[in-house]
Amino acid sequence: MEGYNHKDIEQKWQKAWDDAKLFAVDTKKAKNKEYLLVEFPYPSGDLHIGHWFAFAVPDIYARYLRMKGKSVLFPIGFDAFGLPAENAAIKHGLDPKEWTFKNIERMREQFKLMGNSFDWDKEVVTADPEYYKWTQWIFTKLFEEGLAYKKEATVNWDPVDKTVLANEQVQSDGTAERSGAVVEQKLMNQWFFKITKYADRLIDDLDDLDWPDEIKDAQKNWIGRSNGAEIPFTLSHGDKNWFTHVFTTRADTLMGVTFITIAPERAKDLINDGWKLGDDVATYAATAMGKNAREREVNKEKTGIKTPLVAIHPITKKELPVYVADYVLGNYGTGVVMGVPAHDERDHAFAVAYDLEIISVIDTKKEEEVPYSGEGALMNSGDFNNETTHNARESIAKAAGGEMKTTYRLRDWSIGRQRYWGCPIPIVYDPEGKAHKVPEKHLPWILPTDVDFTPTGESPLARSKELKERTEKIFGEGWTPEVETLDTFMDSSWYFYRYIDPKNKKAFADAKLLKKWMPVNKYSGGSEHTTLHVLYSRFINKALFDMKVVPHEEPFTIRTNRGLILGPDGNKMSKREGNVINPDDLVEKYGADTVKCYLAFIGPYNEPGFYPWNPDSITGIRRFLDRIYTLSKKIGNMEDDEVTLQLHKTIEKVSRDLPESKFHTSLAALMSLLNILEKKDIISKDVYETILLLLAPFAPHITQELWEKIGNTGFIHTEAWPDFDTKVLEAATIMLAVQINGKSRGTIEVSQDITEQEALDIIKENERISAHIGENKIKKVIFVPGRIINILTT
RNA sequence: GGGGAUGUGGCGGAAUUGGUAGACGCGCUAGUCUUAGGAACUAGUAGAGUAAUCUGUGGGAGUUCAAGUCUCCCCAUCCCCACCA
Repeated sequence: MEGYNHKDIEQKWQKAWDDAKLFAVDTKKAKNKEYLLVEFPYPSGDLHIGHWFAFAVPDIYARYLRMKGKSVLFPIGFDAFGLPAENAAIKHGLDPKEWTFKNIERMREQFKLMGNSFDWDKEVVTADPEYYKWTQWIFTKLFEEGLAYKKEATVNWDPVDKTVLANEQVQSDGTAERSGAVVEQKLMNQWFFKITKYADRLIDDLDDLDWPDEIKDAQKNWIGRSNGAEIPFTLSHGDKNWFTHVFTTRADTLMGVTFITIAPERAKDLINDGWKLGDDVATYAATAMGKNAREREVNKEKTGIKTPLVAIHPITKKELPVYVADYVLGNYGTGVVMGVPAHDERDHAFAVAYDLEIISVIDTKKEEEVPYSGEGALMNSGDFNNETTHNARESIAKAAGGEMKTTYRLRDWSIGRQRYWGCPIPIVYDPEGKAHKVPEKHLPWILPTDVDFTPTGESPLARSKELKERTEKIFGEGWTPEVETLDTFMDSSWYFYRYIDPKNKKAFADAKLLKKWMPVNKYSGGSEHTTLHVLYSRFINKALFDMKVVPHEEPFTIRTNRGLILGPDGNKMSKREGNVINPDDLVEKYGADTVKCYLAFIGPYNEPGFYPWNPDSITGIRRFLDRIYTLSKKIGNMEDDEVTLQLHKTIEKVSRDLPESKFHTSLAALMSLLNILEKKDIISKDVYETILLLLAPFAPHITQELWEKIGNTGFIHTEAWPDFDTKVLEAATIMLAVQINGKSRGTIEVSQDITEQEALDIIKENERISAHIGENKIKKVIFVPGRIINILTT
């Protein structure tokens, strides 16, 4: 069979669509809005197959919605600040700006070869001063609200990239998500966003969102809400007393407390306050605090050291020993933990290691393994004996003078970075060192260029003479600029607003347009951003909502995570492994339509999964498009009831599956239809046009070409999506499945409204099926109209 | 340890949501055409059996006229979190 020349066709129509501005949407006038969003790419250099999977496949839905009469905003932009640019610049002696914008230029060209229906007029680039002006503006709003603040804190330090990282950017093995370096802990004065203030709403508002449960659960677990009690304990040494609390979810086991452990950070605080805890304790605390996550691995033997402190039990008033131990975290709860070795695994391990008393306070009625952390009736608990653990939780906490309290795993978002290629934090310090925002009229607060950005651990902006002079000139002598840049996740946590109104000079987006276009209808992205970008965006959105800057409380109506394309060997694609599939080669060989359809055909798009690249399968898709092309030769005058029925079934199927992102079954339905049409000698032009319309979102170039070839003018992509005729579908006969005693014994072709008796009569006539009934009597018949008839015999 | 998901032919995956399991594509087998084909087309393709038929959705129970789908218990794989008190 002859194929078609994809190169000529694709070039021709990409230009024609571009010239006609076919996909530009007038956000002000548009009605029937639909906002489709895909996480914008980092301008790393070349488009890879993952970009194709991310952008080419959702384009199917965008084109479909347009044919359904929607005004579709389907934008593209670049998340252009960040370390790769800076590192590449250092390596090659370039300017990160140059490197970045050259890459953007290259990726734009490659995106155009994709033939996507992007509205390029809406493009945003986060490194553009016209964009980051508003990143800074949003920062100042949060600063005014007290949601951006600076504090001395232990932070994650990446010794390779020489910068601070957010908790979300550190992996569970203690290495940095980006550089792979083992992250260190460092005490620094740092900027934070108070995302913890929104912890409850970030969890509770998930209930109203139509998101996949696995995404909601991941966010809930990340925030990690935990209900418990804070119970007062007094820790004393000599004439000094420290009135503190422990956080526990099991206040009911309070009478089983035999020791107290405090975090190394708390020990250090006490020493700093002049407590004499001894050199051993000081040394232990200092060592423990320098350890990173990998060194403090789970299930390792518990370590700690006894302090001269004494704690007083709030109920029994008994004296308890106090230990410093690195299994107690300084930044969760109060950093002080009550040790209940009989009913907590960690406390038990610690008690065994240091030979501490173990008192059981839950009567489990049978020999249970110690420690027992389940529920039961209390014992050895004085007045509370025989109460259930569950009921006693609050009463014991109250009796001890404590109160119920909720804590979270989520920490405030550390946002300062000691690197160059980022959005400058728009803060200046007066001569007393007090922070002030840079007023709006001085925004954008431009990133200086007179900077040597070789990382030293000190922010490169500190070396900018221009920034220093600019600050003094505007604010006065003795004023100094903030020299850190913002985490790039801040740049990307609001870009979806800017797409709506990217050229607005007066606001980050016009309020009316925000009201009209937000929230995003469908947001597709990678699962790695569930607890990063998506969570941050929800936080920023809620903060702005509270300030009445944005009109909706949630930014994304639907969020889906897509899968990942792996190399042919089943491993993640990487240059090092040599298993990278280059989309340019595929487009050259098979054409953009084929690559797009193949990626759509690979599996359900709205579910995350792993797809090893199969180099053979793509030929099946190319064959399919070639066959569609060849089919045009069969156009003639022909009425065919079978074809009409199959056509309407296909319209119905594709119209149902496509909006659910089931692109693979939509294509399968079109292939089935083609299989039927190919068996015919002649097919009508109507039928052929309809199949082109149905295929247009999937294979935009070839359908457009064929649309013209068979005598139509204009763009197929502005035609209306075909409707199916329910009358045709209802009039069709069906194959009714027949079961005898629950076993399938064949089918009978009948009309859809057949009655049970009519069906039985036909079955009696059918020797092959009725043979299974034989001489037996019919005891019962289950008849499900249109589906099945099941005959039960004696 | 906690949370989430997944398990269907040689492979990617379908299954009207409880109603003929394996649609569609790849691969494979045979054939046609061809000097040749790793091109194209035709037919076949879950397993066993010449066949009627039987067996089959990770394993085991259960509910039901009917279970890939619902319930319970296991097993395996993957992802996220993890000394969070």
